Amino acid sequence: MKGTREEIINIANTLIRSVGYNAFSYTDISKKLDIKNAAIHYHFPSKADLGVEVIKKNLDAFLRITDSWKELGYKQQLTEYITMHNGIIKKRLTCVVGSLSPSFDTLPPSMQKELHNLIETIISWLSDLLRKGRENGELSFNETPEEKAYTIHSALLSALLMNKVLQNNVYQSVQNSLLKI
Amino acid sequence: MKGTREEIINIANTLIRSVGYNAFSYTDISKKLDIKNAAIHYHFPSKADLGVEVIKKNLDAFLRITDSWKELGYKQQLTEYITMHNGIIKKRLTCVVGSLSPSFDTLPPSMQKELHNLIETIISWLSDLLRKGRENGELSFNETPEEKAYTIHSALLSALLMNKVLQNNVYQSVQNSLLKI
DNA sequence: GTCTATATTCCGATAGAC
DNA sequence: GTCTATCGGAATATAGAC
Repeated sequence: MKGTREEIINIANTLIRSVGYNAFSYTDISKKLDIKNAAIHYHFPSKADLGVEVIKKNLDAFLRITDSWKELGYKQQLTEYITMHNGIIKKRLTCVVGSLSPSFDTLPPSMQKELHNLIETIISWLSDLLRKGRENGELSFNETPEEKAYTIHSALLSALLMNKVLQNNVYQSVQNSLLKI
Repeated sequence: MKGTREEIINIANTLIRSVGYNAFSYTDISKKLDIKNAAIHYHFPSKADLGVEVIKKNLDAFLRITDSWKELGYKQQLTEYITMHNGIIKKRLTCVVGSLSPSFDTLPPSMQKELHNLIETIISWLSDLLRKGRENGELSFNETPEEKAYTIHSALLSALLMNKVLQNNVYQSVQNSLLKI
């Protein structure tokens, strides 16, 4: 079937962000596609290959969406970033960084490298945005741009994690707090 | 051997906070204690029983350490909270909340309940502290105490996660940012 | 309290037919 | 590109001896 490879990546993406890398199996995916686990191995010989593609997919999505914001003001871009995950709250998904980081030491080296790259890309983009926004007066904060970027990113990431457990207003609370910048 | 039960809990605590619940096995523990995996089952019939005890141990530790701060000023108590994990940075451990939350849906119900309880205890303590600190003028922030508690807790939690991956100054950066309150 | 031995289940992965 | 069949390994867990 055409597009099966993409479907596999999409399902793996959801599974990783729901239960983590160590807790899903090829059988979970093959059942959803009504094929056999051997068919998954044809597209992705090892689980590490699939894991790498899932991280790359998330990196591509981040680059694409931030690029689509580039005509907006800095403060508006920050707001877009802070609210970009609103659509997944009800599904109780986390971002891929939050789902993979706790078990980082159990990941194949190829995935570790790709995850590291994803995080640095996000922090780099956010730091630049904060620095430029403060320079032109749209944003105001006392820390260095990198410190502020780490803090905003961290708060959002684990608000998604807490939302999984508490299923209350934690994500909205953190968002309100961060938007006061 | 006397105290084996406690040793098992301590090793499991470190393992969960290093690689997560799904990625460690009874054999990992039994090897470190130079006993057989069946001996672990004598103390904890199922892995869920051990997992629950690990979470309870962390709750007890939280209650004990926050109680030891109760004579300090509110601002000082907040500083103690923000810096309480400094000792585990080099070990690249996370807190148990950060390690278990991403795979929450794969946890046994008994562990889910206990983790939920731990998080609510932390947020409740931190919210109370922030509210009282603002009332007596030691602390200053614009959000509600609960919103601020979620934000501080979230930022710290995932700074520990990012530290696992990046092994740079991310934890210190977030800490500096949070201490500006 | 710890052991040996084993039952059971599941997973990642491969070989080879179609 | 998907299938059947299977291997090898690991994990949770239990029974029963010491």
